[in-house]
Amino acid sequence: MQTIDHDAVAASSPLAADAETRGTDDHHESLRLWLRLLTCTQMVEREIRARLRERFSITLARFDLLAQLERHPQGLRMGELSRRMMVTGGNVTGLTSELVAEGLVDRAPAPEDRRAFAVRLTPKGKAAFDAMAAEHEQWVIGMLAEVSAPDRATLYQMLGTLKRSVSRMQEAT
Amino acid sequence: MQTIDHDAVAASSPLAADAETRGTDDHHESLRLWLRLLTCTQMVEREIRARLRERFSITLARFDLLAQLERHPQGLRMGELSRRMMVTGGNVTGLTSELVAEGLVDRAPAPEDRRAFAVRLTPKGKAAFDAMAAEHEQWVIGMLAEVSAPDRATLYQMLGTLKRSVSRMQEAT
DNA sequence: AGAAATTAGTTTAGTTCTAAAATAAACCCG
DNA sequence: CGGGTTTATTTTAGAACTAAACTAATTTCT
Repeated sequence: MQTIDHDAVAASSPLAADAETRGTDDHHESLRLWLRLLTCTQMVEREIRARLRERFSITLARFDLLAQLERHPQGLRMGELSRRMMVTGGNVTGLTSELVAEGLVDRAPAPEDRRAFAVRLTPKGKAAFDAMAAEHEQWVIGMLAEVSAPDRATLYQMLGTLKRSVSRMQEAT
Repeated sequence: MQTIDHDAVAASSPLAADAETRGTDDHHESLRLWLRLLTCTQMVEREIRARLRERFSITLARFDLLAQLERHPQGLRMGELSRRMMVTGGNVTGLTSELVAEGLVDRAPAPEDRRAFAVRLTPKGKAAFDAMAAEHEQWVIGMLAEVSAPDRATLYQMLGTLKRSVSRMQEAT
């Protein structure tokens, strides 16, 4: 796949930095950081998508859905899946139907709410996911291998701050 | 928009950590880091996409294409755009055609290679982009505001390492 | 209780992107 | 030179996602 990044928008100021724009100059820093973040994510995501497809003929979205269910053996509702996966409800409907058809998940009416469903992994789905997840984790470990363990910890922590920062701005809208 | 993340795959080990898996135990760390990276990027990307649409009726891909051209006033070829934007050539063809139709970019035959084109911003495109870029940058600054400047610098540097790490693994395939 | 509002999920129509095949020009090399 | 290969772009078919409208069940309010 491609490896050239596109840290380009950062150069897009109407004017070059001069004495007057000094104060806001470090702001390009935010832009560059965002573009680098985007590039990193796209690179990893693309690689994982490609490998999931060629190795297991599964899409990232379906894998993600299985991962959510693996973490919640008691079952999740469609809406919960939608929120956690950050995709629309319509998308979850489609993904779930396919996975049900393949026998990997099970969609049972929720006992307490006749509008809702409890979606769970079937034993077959659990087994399939476990096999995929093990390989998937090795891919990720490999891709991040050159980042030292302490740096990974630092990154994790700082991205946590970033996540909260974005959340707060969204609330403020 | 949604704010719940999906750091879920991290819990997907076939077996819980025990004495034997101790050595690889810290690996979940990589998985968690990747999922957090993905969540952060998706949150920012979604927000920017939504704002570009409602504020300027433009997609992120088109904005990105303009950004690439703004950085290269001498013009870029379609293939260059494809590589830098990390999208397929077919996509670039479509995006460029639309932007040409809107008068924002200009696609002229390359003098030295009759197969190729030099794509550039028109003055109108440059003006439109400058206006959008200024606002766009403020959005990004706002979203990252709660990350301190030193932390942003650290993140930038570490993500650079991460990028190289992923690149090297891709080559090794 | 019963109308209005909310919530859960599905459907529909349309957008955006990709992968792979097709086209066409340029390069390479015996 | 001329056949085979590579490179640049476009076309085609289709996958994956979204937004918005819809159906149906639940909750709320008076």
